[in-house]
Amino acid sequence: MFRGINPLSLDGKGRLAVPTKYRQPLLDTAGGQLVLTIDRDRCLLLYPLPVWESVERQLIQLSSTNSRARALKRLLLGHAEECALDASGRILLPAPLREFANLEKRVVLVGQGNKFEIWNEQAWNDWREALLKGGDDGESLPELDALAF
Amino acid sequence: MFRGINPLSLDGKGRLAVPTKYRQPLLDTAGGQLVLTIDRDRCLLLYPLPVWESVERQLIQLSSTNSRARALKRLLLGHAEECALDASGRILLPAPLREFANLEKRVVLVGQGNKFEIWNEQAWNDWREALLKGGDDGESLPELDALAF
DNA sequence: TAGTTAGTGGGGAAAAGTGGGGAAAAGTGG
DNA sequence: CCACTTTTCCCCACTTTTCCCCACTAACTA
Repeated sequence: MFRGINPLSLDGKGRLAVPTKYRQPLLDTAGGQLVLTIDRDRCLLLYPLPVWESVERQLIQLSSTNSRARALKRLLLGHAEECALDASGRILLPAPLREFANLEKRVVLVGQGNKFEIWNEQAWNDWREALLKGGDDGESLPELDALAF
Repeated sequence: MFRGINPLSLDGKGRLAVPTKYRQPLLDTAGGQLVLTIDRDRCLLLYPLPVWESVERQLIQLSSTNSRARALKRLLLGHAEECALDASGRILLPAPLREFANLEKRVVLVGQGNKFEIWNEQAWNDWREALLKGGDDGESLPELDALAF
């Protein structure tokens, strides 16, 4: 299960060095095969290939007449790129995806259970501050209000 | 069950020495494996690994399309770092988490039942004073009004 | 008062993150 | 189809962080 926040630098060639603690799990579960795609919040999502494949199956089954479903499919499926850990544990982020998420030098890799998110460091901090200041402003969700942790 | 308030110092490398009274319980229940994450009130939460894992299971099941649920997952899961008691009973607080909670030298470790909270000492005192002065200003909750203690 | 235990501080080896040279592969244009 | 440019990837070197270990001081106990 992937967790935690990792501040990292992209090198001049747009590569991201995956922190060592995640490498072995990624090799074990996916042979180092990964899939990158985009998220609505202008970050990238990084899945181990087998996990992505199950997400993909769900997406494909979504309605083709509902416009929100079509939009979601275009975003996720349409931007998905396969990539692999190289010999030194890095992945090359394709230029179009890098541009989409405004990734230049400082980025954060955020563990989210079965996947990672990759954010521009500044954008991540801004998002977090806005959330903490702004308080509750999303849709309601009953399970959320019942949560104790 | 963890209780009580413990004023402590971080050393120059950002390490926190867990008070001796908690060490054996932590070794017994979690093999010294702990998880640190952040809280909305700008403090850190420290869980024994097994306790955290049950929190995590709840989080993972939350919707990925609901924005409040995504936000909560990002905060809690996204900042969760596994760490272990070292040979001298200390844990290293990762720099990003230290920055988030403004932890430099003086901190307090507060027992909260199944977990701990770690506060900047000043922030803790201020928060408590503000609460005592300010009175009631949070959301309502039926169970709360029925509480006898 | 002496001995023991807890909290604090820091040196130094090992590991992880960062940066870039250069060969191989892929893409582009004539 | 070939030549040229760009991108990808392997490798090595440098810097920073992490972690193991030991030492010092303050407090409590006997």
